[in-house]
Amino acid sequence: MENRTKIINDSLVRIYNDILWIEEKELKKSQFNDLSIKEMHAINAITMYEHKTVSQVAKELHLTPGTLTATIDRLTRKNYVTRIRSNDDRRVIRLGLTKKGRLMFRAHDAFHRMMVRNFLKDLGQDEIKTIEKALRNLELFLRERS
Amino acid sequence: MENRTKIINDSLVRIYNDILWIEEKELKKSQFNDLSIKEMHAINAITMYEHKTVSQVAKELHLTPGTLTATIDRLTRKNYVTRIRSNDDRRVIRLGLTKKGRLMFRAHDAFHRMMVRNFLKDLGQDEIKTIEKALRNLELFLRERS
DNA sequence: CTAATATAATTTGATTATCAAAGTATTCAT
DNA sequence: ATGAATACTTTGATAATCAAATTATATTAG
Repeated sequence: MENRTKIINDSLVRIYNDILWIEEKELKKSQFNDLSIKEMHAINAITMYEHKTVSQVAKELHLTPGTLTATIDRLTRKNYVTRIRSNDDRRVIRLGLTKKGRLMFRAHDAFHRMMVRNFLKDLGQDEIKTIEKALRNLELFLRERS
Repeated sequence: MENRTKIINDSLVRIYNDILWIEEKELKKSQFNDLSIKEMHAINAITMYEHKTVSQVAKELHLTPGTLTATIDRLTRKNYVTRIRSNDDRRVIRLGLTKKGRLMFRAHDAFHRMMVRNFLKDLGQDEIKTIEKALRNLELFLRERS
């Protein structure tokens, strides 16, 4: 049983290392090769139309606001992201994607969907329920430690 | 079904973001708080007694040798890692952990084991087989794209 | 057996990524 | 109205990263 734990752990670590790297490679080959992988993930956290605030996105990505400001500066310069000063509260910046940003978002999203479909390949309904249960377990464990 | 894909994808993305951050927090609270999370993962890729070469470890972590050299410099300075010049081939550096490095390795490994045990909590034998199948699916998908 | 070629690691120079702490503008609470 | 709180940006420092050049050693072709 401990042995099985180790095998599953090693598999998870490999998956963890490989995903970022493969995403990076696909990115470099694409029309969006002026972006780093971190910039891409910022775009994906910003999302298409939610107009989240800087603090919200920083929190989701576990970055300090200062770090995110720097990333947004670059993404604005490269024309993926726009800053929208809120009218309710003029301290707040809401974030939006440009047309180019939305294109990027959809491309990355498509990759993720494909990855998940492959993850679940050849699994039946009950088996998918098992996966969902395990993911809930893990999220609960992680939340306990937050 | 597409909706389910999205829910699972979002869960995976949250897990992905949270794991690094929680590992980082635990690290900061521990006796090894002079390490960054990347340095910790380098230590874990070096492993206890395999004496891997710089190129080998760089490849596993998908880093250029130059990047790893810089990390090893810091880890050597902080007394976690040792460089061992190979006698077979004097171009090669083999990497080892100091006593402190091995202590760190074991601590991180323990965290991972706990995480996996929680991931598999309350799952039966068949359910664990399902998880293993899904992870194999994912590794295969990732390997196809390497 | 040497000369060209290849390989392993390091160095260099540039850019991005990151944080903590200080600063600026705005809002909230009393 | 003013003192505290909040949202974001700036600043200064360091880590993380790469591509390309360099150094030292090995391998191979002639």
